[in-house]
Amino acid sequence: MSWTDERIATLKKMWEGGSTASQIAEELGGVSRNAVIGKAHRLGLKSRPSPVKSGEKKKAAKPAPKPAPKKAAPRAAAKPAKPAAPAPAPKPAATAARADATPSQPLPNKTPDLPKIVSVGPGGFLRQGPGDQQPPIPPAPPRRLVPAKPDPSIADKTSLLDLSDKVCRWPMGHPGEPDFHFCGEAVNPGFPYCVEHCGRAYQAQLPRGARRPPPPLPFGGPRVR
DNA sequence: CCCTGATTCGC
DNA sequence: GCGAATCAGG
Repeated sequence: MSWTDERIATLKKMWEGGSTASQIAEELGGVSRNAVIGKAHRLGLKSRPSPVKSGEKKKAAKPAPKPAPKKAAPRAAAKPAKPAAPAPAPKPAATAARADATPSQPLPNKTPDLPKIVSVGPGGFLRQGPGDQQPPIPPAPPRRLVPAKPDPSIADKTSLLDLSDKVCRWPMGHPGEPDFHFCGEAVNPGFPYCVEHCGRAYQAQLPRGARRPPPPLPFGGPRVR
């Protein structure tokens, strides 16, 4: 299976949308989870909330414990030299695509300048000693007061950002198209799709059981809708 | 054990 | 460039 433009687009969208590599692989069909991850990295997409990447870990070469009763041609590579620099580098790791105004009060009270926000904790004192600077500006309160959809063109569409495990994630249209969206119906519990689309996706299968052959592929497939 | 993403490296 | 094998953390 080759990575067509569409499939790449889907990969990107879903990856950025928070879908797991496994889910993406399932939706794309014909590719493995590893393929998706590998491609994602090749595309420059990076680690999103990855469970297994809290910090940099030293990669110690593994001596020999390799049962490897797998296929053939086991990977044999010794890479001892890997002096990873400490590199503290605190990563914000926040894809700040959201511009949160977050007015402290609903009143149209507008203060043009941005004063230092002295946040006084419940304790009633601000913690700022001599050696206690605060280079980082206090980030805006992570409040979302206006979740409304500004764009009416997608008002009734379920975009990728609207995806959750509660709504049907069956793709409508094709990625890249302006009106590409997702079904958005309530899911059939345990499935990524609503009941109707479950019927399309699964002949008769369990949510997480054994699934080997690619079921009808929603994404790369023909334009069936 | 299951899952996750990251990385390596032969192809 | 691709992806299986492997690794490593939750």
